[in-house]
Amino acid sequence: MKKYDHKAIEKKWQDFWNEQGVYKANSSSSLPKKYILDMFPYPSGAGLHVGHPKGYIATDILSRMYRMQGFNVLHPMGWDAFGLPAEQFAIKNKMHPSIAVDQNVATFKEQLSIIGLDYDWSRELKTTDPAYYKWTQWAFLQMFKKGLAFESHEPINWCPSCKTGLANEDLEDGKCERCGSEVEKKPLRQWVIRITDYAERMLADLDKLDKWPDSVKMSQRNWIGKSEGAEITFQITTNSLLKTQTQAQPFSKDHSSPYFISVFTTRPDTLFGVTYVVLAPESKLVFDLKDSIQNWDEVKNYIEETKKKSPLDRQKGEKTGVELQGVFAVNPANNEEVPVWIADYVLADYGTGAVMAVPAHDERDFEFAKKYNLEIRDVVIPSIIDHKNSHKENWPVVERNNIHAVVYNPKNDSYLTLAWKNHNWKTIVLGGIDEGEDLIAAAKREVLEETGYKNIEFKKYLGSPIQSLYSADHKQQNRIAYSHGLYFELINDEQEEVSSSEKDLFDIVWMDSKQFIPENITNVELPFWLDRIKNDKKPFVESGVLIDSQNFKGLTSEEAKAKITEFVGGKMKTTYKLRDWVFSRQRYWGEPIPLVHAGGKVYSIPESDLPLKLPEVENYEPSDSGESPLADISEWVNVRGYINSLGEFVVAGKSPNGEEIIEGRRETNTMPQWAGSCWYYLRYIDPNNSEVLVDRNLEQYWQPVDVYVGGMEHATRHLIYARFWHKFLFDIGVVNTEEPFAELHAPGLILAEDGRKMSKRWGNVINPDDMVERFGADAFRLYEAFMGPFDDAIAWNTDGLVGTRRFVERVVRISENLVDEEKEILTRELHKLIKKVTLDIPAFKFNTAVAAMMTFVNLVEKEGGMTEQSFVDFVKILAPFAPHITEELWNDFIGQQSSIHKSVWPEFDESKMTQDEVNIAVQINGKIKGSLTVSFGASQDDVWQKVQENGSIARHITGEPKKIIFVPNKLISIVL
RNA sequence: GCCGGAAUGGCGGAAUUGGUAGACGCGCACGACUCAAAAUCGUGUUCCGAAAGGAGUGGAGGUUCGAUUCCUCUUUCCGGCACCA
Repeated sequence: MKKYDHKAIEKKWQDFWNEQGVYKANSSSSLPKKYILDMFPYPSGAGLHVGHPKGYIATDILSRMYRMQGFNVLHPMGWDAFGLPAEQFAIKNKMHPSIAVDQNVATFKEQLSIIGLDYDWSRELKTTDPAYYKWTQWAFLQMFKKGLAFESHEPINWCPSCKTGLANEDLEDGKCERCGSEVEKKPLRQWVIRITDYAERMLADLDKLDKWPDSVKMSQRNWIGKSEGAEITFQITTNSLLKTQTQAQPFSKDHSSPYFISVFTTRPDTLFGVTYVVLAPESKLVFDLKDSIQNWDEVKNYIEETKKKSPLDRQKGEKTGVELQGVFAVNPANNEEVPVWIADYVLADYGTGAVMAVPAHDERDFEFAKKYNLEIRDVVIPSIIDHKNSHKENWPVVERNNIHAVVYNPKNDSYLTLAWKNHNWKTIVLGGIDEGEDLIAAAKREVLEETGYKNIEFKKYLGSPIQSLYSADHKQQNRIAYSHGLYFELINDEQEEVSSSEKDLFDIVWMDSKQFIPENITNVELPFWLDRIKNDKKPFVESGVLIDSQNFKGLTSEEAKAKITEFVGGKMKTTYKLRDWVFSRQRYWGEPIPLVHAGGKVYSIPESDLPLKLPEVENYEPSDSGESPLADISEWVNVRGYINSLGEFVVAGKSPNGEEIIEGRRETNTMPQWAGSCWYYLRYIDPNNSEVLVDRNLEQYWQPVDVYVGGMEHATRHLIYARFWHKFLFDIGVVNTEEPFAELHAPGLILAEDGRKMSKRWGNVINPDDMVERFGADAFRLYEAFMGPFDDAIAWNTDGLVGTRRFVERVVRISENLVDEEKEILTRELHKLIKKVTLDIPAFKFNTAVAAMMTFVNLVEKEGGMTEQSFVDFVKILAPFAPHITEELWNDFIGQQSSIHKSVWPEFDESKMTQDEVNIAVQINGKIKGSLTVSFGASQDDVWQKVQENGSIARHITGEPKKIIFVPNKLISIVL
């Protein structure tokens, strides 16, 4: 090869690959398959920046290696082209969105092709193609028929700028993810998919996805947000004593009046600590109770104010609320009447839209109770097992009520402790409570009896008691103690004589405050006392044991949950944060929803009428009315037809069997952008099938996707929707698999050279075309693979491309200086290299694979060149990374006729990796003092002999070794 | 606040059953080539020190003959979720 002219080489081979169809997947092959998939892009007008190809290059490398290893590889690409940006682009440039999409697709495709990616373009698809969205509509109809898609009028998130409703998943910090406007809640007729029916399966099946990153699985778990608890009903009493039944439901759901409140709680064990009940301000129950609410004006006012706030405002700032005066809820556990409030911290659309408030054991209730001076009642206390003095078998269990007196001497900053003589104990003053004695009296008495101090001043109670389980060795008892902490300060040193029996037991020690820490004190309660001396009361939100809960006293939280729920006639219930999928958008550029409204009912259109094509319109502008632009096209919207025997609305002028011809109106909402991407990976398998969504046998062969690569930003949305859609298709027998994507990788972001995100706004965007132009596609690809770990965010550095460009040139230089015989070390290193590259690629460790190849090339130059035979193997393993230059070397220089990318991947031979001599480290007292070259597999004695013979190392050895640690072929460590 | 992840030279990073920290690349310095520059090639490059030697993987402890790797505590940064009862 004369000169490395990357432009000529790249164009030549890209054309060759296209003509030869090198990358076409075979639909009828008996070979094992690999399905390698990129998340298909949204072809925006801006084109690609250098961050985008990172994932594409990774799948390209992977699929090229698998192809050479003899797999039938499917590596397709397509376009996710419905959605707002294309529509906005079209509005701005006064062109049809489909034309804008085609232009952008052409740009993207050109950008991808110059990088030399190995897509099978014969399977290219586009979500906006009617032949494609026919099947998106088809799947929706199946959901509709199964009752999974339903019409709703609930208020939803509405973006006033994009003028469309949004799903929960489309929000970012309560704002529209696309334009950043604050969303409003707006009641709107819409289509919703009952995705929550699949919540449990989507959650459970995450456990099977062992090749997904934990972070993505975590996000999904978080998003699904399963919580198990109980639904408990509180009867309402009012001053008019009207008592009947209903449930507090999210406000727009109809229910007949009066009057119960049903709450959802994960902590039924705290039921005895309920001091008030809170309804969401939207609760319809409030209006039902209007006549009983004495401060109705105030309440109504609050509800109005809340409505005006954006969802984001409601989250920010202090909690607010209003009491419904004259209305009470009856705690079913103890029949106590507690006040009822409405407050904006209670969400209408989660659980039952009402909560029982237990301020002692819930942060939010606590904050609210503090603000409005509501009662805080402790019913769960910490329970500690003293592991150093744990319960002994067969000893009797004795329950005790104790006081713990923490006595502080402010004069010398110390605490009063007892050092026990016959036990290894250091304790604070503690003891029992006598009949009729209050806690302070008991504590003062114990301090006096045990230490003689007469003048101590009570400062404060240290909160609720603490349960501890320990063994009292001196009494041979297992104790369950309830200890009440009290805090005192010493007024003066005046002391009484302590009785001799007490004196024999312990010494009195004033312990410096720095020493007064849990490690030095036997009482396991001490961390709590110290915390409560210093800090204000906080809610105890963990599990513990129950107090002040009638018969349930002493049970653990876990035991009490089911028992209390049962006792009050509640039922255990599971709730999810995941909401049903708001599936309609009030915009033009989306898949039409293939339904017809007629006579107050909704009908599917026949499947044979699919695709229902998007009509041409004059104006794509959205309206404020919550109607899509489609509503204005009366010739499309208004239809006449009849209901066939399947209950479908057939658009027709006459009916075949005398069915009545009726007027209908098409659904004018369109589907969200996410619809088309829910199943595109199935269509690549069988892209031109007009009979079914995907041929079942082909699906069986190709599914699941073996490796799926795409951005973390889709961790919850796309990957939730697609998993749901796939499971639905499984349920109706379209696919054989329950999960679509076996392995998932998310490329780390490539930041701009200034460390910020690449953005037009910052003017720091780097274009891949320029890089390919300057350095060549191969150097560009190598750099993206080499720059760092695949998942990490890394700043771009154009200078770095110089390194990979030099590397490619060195490879060319080596090809010009092949030798007849190479040094043994090169053969050995080549086999190690083949092994490393073969293992690194599927592990997505492209950076270390490239580094190893660079190291090898350095070595070849140093060792005077390699043989043609070795060079061929080297070029093959480089081929997935640098497909153009390797093809050139393979064909022009080596003289092959076919593509290197169809050649056979080299095998590595372990037996060729063995070496005669190894370098082993010598440590003396744990410090490296030098290294020795010894024969491979040398024994400890041999090595020790050599160490002693080596002057510069031996001089560190003074005296006889106590111990020698020997790791064969690695190191010898001498301990003196 | 909760849940994840990370922290190593001037920079990106490498190092897995705990065994010679800094591979590879960038940058930098010096040298070769050149009238000169660029490009290219070669040599060197963790820090302190002339050297011997010593220190060193965010910080503090611990386990070990030996710790970037394991344990405890802690700081900072990034990501996700966030009034979800």
